[in-house]
Amino acid sequence: MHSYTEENYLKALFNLANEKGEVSANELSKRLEIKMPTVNSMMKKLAEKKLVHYESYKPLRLTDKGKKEAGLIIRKHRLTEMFLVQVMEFGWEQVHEIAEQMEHLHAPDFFEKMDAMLGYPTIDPHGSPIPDKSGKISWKQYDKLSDCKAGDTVKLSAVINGTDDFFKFLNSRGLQLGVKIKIKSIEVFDKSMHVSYLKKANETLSHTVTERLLVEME
Amino acid sequence: MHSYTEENYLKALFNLANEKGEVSANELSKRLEIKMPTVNSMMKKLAEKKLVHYESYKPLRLTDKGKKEAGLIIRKHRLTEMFLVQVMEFGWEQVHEIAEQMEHLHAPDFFEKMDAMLGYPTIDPHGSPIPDKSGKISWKQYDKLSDCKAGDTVKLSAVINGTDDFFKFLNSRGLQLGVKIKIKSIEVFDKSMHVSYLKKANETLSHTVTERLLVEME
DNA sequence: CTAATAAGTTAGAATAATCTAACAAAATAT
DNA sequence: ATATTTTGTTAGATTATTCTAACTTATTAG
Repeated sequence: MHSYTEENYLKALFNLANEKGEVSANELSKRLEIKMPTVNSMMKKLAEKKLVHYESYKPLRLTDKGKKEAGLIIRKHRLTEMFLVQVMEFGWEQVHEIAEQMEHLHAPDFFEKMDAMLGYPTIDPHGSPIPDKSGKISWKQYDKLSDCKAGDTVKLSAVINGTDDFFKFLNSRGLQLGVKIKIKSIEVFDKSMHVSYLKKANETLSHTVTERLLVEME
Repeated sequence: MHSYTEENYLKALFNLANEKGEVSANELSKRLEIKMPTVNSMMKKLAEKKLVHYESYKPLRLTDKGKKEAGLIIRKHRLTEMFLVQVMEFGWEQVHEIAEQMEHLHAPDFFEKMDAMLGYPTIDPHGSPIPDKSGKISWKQYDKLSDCKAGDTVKLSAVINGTDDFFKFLNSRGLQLGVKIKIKSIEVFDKSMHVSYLKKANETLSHTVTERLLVEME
């Protein structure tokens, strides 16, 4: 297995690559707050382990193996955050620090149990995807419906915090994945939305609902 | 703060001291599966930090500071075990490995939340006391079930000598912490007990079992 | 297109935690 | 009470992760 330290390099590489495409040693150094020569030698070490493609003076890239390992760490991080918020009732602002440590636990049963307790979520409440058990991630860009504006037409693509009650509510309104929703207007005082979809010309969705619906812009 | 490694030495010292009084470097070395010279230099280091009293060729002793630090680590370990069993529904035999890692997390809020969710327990699923927030242990006095008499109603509070097999046995009989047990009668010749608990009206527990179950009188 | 700046590399040292080999002290066994 | 065994210590090496200083390559700004 990989050390705590190596795991942090992998995760940082993965995140930087998703934020900006190519990753330079300098960016990685700044992100980790570790000096360049240290980063440099760690890159050579990770290249030995076939986790990183390393060539002098070229940008850094994770190998497929490296991406998988990083994905699995991020999976543990995001499952932990979900668990802390939904099961232990922490606030979202409190969970990052704890997850930052728990992502390094080697405890498959523990994370599987979390996953089950959470109903096998695929995105976290910020809309970030949770990598699957093979470390793969779907990097679709979702917006919360609540962040859209009047006039937008969007496709319902995912649901945050899918409790049974919430799914029953969605079913009763005919809101299924893939439904096209047109935003007619938004109330200022409570942010509720007047929308149309399918054969319904004018339905009202509260902010509580719209911020749990993830959509893709048309 | 202390390193993961230092914490493991403190914990081992604490546990050995509670098992056998004085602790020799040799015992510590065997317990941790770390060679003597390594243990020796770590003891000097911990002595520098005022966590251990170290004198050449004398037994090892934790300082009060060392006892407190060790107690807090063990607190985290036992709260974690409790949480895994009661909230996440793990079996008693599954939780040690996970707790072994989680005891090193630096996350006060996390453990306080656990503590609250568990109702501030003072004893863990293996029957060991949970140190309080200052690292101190209160040695509450439990009775062995085998020392109770017919007619008593008691609450199962802890388990002595909890091997995997024993936990499996208890699980299979539905004997979990907190269960109320009524003693219907006791066989004279082999001291086995006829008891009722939950929906079971007449179960028989051998003396081998009853002397490992710690209970509180109602 | 050079000169200056930024980024990347190499070399060498420091710290933490581990080891083996060799030696010293304490405990034990005859 | 002395020889043997066990336990404890010292010395020196090894690996992982980090650093600073010095040097090289690449990029950018006149």
